[in-house]
Amino acid sequence: MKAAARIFQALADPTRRQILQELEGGELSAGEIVSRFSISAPAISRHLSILETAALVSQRREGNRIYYDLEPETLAGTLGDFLSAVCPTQIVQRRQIKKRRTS
Amino acid sequence: MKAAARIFQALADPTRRQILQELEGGELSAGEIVSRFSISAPAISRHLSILETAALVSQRREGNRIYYDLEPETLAGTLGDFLSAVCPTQIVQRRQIKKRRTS
DNA sequence: TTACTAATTAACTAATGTGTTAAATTGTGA
DNA sequence: TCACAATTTAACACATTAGTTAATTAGTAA
Repeated sequence: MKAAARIFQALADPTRRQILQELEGGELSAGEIVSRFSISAPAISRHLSILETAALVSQRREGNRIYYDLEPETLAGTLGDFLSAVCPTQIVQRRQIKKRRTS
Repeated sequence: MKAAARIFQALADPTRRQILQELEGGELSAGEIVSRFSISAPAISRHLSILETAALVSQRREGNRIYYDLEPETLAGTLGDFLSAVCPTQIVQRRQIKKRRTS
């Protein structure tokens, strides 16, 4: 499946869109994400797997926990490309922000 | 269902995304759209109905034909809002283009 | 009215998606 | 090793989706 197709399909589910919004504040473990929703851990796990396959989030294991982090460039890139293709008159301009130095 | 949910769900299907791209060049009748795909007219008709319910396209009847036109503001508005909510660091700026006078 | 064209709606099938509970995996620490 | 915690995978049920063909609606024109 094409990358854009995976991404749009991932964005079709409201729970997955909400997960992305929760991650806007920074990375969260799978369990922390589960605690913010009222569905089971396996259901969330599958949503996370779909988001990861679409490269909308990335995974990092730390001991027992698996932390998920947003990949904002995937989202902004795909939506921006689609907007450019479908409504080039409504120009979408993406401003790249300097990465904050970590540590 | 919420407007954004309808829109993201509409965008999940590759045929519907392609229809939006075909409409980028200007309005088309249902039949003209059908001729650009290899699926049946009823299938296209249903896709158009979903796009219209999501306000991504508008309908106009002219005699026998029904013409469909893109509603670019719905698309740009929804995707822009979502990007702002999920990756506010990647600022998305929408530049409104003056409408061309018709006739 | 009748015939014709454009398009939609109806009825159905096959595939996909999303949730559940139970079982398996992976890592930590006594 | 054993027990425990965090998470994923497996197996299943149910709802939704997207396609098909057949039937219906709506408009044009003889």
